[in-house]
Amino acid sequence: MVHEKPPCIGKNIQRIRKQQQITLSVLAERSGVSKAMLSQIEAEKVNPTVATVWKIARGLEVDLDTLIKGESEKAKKFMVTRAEDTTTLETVENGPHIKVLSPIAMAEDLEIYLLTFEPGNVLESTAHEPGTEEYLTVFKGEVSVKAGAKEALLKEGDFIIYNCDIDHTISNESPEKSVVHMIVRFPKRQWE
Amino acid sequence: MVHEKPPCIGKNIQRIRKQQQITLSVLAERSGVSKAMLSQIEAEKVNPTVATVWKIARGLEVDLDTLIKGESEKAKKFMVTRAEDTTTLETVENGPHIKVLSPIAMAEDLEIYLLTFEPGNVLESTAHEPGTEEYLTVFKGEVSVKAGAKEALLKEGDFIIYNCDIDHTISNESPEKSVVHMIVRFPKRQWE
DNA sequence: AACAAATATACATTATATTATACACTTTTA
DNA sequence: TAAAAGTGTATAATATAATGTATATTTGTT
Repeated sequence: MVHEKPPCIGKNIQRIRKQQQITLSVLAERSGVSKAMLSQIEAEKVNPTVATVWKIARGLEVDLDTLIKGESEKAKKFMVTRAEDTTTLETVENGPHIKVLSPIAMAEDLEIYLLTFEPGNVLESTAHEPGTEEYLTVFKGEVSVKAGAKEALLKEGDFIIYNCDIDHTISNESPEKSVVHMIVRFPKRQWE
Repeated sequence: MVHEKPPCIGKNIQRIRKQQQITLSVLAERSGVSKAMLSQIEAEKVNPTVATVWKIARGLEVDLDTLIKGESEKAKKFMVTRAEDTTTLETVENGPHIKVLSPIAMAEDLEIYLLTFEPGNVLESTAHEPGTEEYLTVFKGEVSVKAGAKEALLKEGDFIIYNCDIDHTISNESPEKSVVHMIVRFPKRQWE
């Protein structure tokens, strides 16, 4: 998401520094950034370079994007999606029955599905963008999972994580129906 | 995670700009940062301020931390956790049977569980840190979910999202066993 | 209340980011 | 082939970041 305003780094730094109960002098020593500069930054009087902010993040022992992004005040969520309201995806012939559990607005980097494979059903997927992962839970039956050159047979209660930025396939080669919970985790959006 | 080196913003900017097939002049126009500056940044010859990088992120229509963090070269994951190897958590008396599906190393902000509630079982939780969310899929039976003042009865196939940085409870008030898939999503780690 | 210590901010100076312009190189057009 | 256009880089001038030091403010001690 492209923000309308530059990040309030100074405020974020000050909040975290106070939470950690350290002074400007201590942070200056830990970070290698002068006390005067830290004061100016916290007061939003200067626009620091990225390297300077990186040094401060190191001194505070937080990730750089923690300083860049502040706490966002969000309304508490409580959203139910009823079974009969979930979106069903039609896949190719001989594909599984797919229900989309996660609403679009849930999280931009997570999608959650419920897949029902009749015997012989196959779900073939091409490579997604680099860094994408899938997490599968087998609720019922068994499925075979292939990603790249690797393959595994999963039974009820098994769990798997794999990168799906390579071609990958899920199939039910057993004589019984199988039900799989699938989470697709994308890396943060990089460009349109 | 605290990095050992400052981020290679210039390289990230250049990669994304080339992926979008735009020139330095075009990016200069879109971002409000001079063409010469962009050239120096991409060549890692200068250390830009955060505001300048923010302008470039806007011009590229990407999130700021996309520029700050590059693509991480990771080995492809393919990790199976067998049903019999999943960790079982003992909860309080009359609590559900909890299996931890996600290995610790999976993702620092996601935990995945399989919960089995016998009739009458209750899982009470206190508030987690701000921004934490839970996503539940009811695989079998039905459960009642309460978060703060809100409550819902979920049946098989239903899905729910809620903030769990408030007290919340999941209970099986039906005469049948119920099975729930639960994902806990934490906000990014901010400090120790 | 007075003083000392700790902490934060102000300011002059130095270092470097940022821009406008010129130049170099590559690609396209006539 | 030569010229024009497009693209990226170099450079000097200007603006601002960053520091060392001094000063102001706040907190703690007597």
